[in-house]
Amino acid sequence: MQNGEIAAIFYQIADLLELQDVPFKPQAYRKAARQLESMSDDIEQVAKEGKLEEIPGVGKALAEKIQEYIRTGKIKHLEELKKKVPGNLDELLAVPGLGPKRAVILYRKLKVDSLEDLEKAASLGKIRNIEGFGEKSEQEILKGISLLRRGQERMLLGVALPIAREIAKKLQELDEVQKIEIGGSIRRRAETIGDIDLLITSTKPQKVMDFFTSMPEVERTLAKGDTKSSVLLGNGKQVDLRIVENKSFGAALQYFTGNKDHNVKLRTIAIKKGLKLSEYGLFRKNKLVAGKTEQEVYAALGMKYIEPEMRENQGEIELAIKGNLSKLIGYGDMKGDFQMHTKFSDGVNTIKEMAIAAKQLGYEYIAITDHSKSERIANGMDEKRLLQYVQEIRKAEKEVKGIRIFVSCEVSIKVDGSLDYSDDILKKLDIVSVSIHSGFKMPKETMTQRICSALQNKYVDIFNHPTGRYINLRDPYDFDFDKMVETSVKNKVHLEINASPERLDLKDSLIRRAKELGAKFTVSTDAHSINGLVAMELGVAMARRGWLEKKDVVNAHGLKELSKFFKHKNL
DNA sequence: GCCGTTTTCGGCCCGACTGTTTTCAGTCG
Repeated sequence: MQNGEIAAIFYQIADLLELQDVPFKPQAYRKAARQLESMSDDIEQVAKEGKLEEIPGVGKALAEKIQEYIRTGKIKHLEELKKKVPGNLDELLAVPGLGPKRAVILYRKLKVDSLEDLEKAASLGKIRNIEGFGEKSEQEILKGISLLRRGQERMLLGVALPIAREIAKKLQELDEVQKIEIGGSIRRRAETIGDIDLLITSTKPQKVMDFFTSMPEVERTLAKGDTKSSVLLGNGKQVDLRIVENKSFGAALQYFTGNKDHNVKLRTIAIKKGLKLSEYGLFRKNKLVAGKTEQEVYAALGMKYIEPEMRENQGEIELAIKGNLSKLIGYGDMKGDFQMHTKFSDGVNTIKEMAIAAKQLGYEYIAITDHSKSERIANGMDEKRLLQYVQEIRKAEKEVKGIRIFVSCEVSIKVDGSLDYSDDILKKLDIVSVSIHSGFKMPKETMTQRICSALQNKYVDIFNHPTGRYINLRDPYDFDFDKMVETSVKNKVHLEINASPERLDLKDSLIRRAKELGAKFTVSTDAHSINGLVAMELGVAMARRGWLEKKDVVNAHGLKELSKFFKHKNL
């Protein structure tokens, strides 16, 4: 998929245009870029079908540029813009607090055209004397640069969510705080999080702000007002706190949940109805029409309530207006977990310990999936140990009682597409799941064949972490996604949504794509200890972001219904 | 550069905070 590459170019074009003070075009480029990043279709495919201009935010000019990139691998317009803008001036826009206007002033006055130059100029005290700047802005620029270098990467959802909950809990304990909600991309359960947004109602905002800005984990206060404050934590991450009145809480929560494009569209719809939507409510003239709850706001705009995980302007608003939104799978719907490891390979707990922990979570069943023999580094099991493992699981099931424990295995797909165990071994397992663990850098064709040939083995039930990516660390291996999904549908192989925080694989857009192609899914934690089992929440979040319903997810079904999802099996 | 059941031209979401200012522009979300 070239979606991301083209989006990156559009973002850069937007920056370069902004530096030249071109109005409106930057927003247009950015809107298109965001759309490309989050859409589920392969841009090359969309282009082939001649449907580029159907993408919201893409018109004639951008469609041509996308075509140009697919054809030539570059966009001439970008090269031309680069010639007009000196050096790496666009780097400067990444410095918090420094925008296009002042970046250009710095270039004109000091010939600063890179991050390095900027840092030098600021530390030599050259910036404070320029009109429009002062000593304070010079310091802000220096801090901004070091911040940029330190914490540029977005946090994993699995990291941000507990931090946000911890801070929210502290604030909740204050007498002055009435309602509190976590907003922003965390509430939408995006896979990575830029900063943490909190929303509060309070009668004494100043006291709350005082507490907030002086919490021990706060390293620096960026802004402090009656309704809005921002702080930086020791890990370099920003937390924004907003305080509103009770009558505006729903409108504010809606607003601060986003995403941006979803909100812009809602506001446009409001305007067409003669209304005005802001974080303070939905207004007709100056009269508040709705605002206390989100439900009220969506209803007043003439649509069904939209779950936060869907708010990405990917067609959900249109569906909500027609009343055709699907009912998303719920966080409490999971009845079991199909992937976890024990001491038999690279896990830290025993089979029994995992089973007891899973039972406490209310599950009806789990599958133990220790590694197959080629995973030597993960203590993969040879055939002899595998037999011992089977017995051990059967024994644990009798001892723990009240939870079904399936004998399964995470079987590696070898480089030639064959599996790590023979069919004679595979047929002894209750459930067979397969994974790519090596040979990631194959050409697309070969990798596609390798995967598809494994999925055609008649004993295979689940394809684990199908793209192999690690968020921020490792890109997916290159393969034909649609072909893989088609093969898995044909062979009744389910696609795993791996819930471990650093994987979240499949990701949201691919889940949607796979669902369109008829796939069924499992959501599993890949836990390597009893603590890892709680990651299920993140997997369900991804399923919801992929618009899945309960019926799409195999392990949202009880033990009794399970057999119908598996081929030739009586579970 | 995009978009349209008020428009194919003339709009483009709305508001808070900060620093450098004597009333506001720039930046951010």
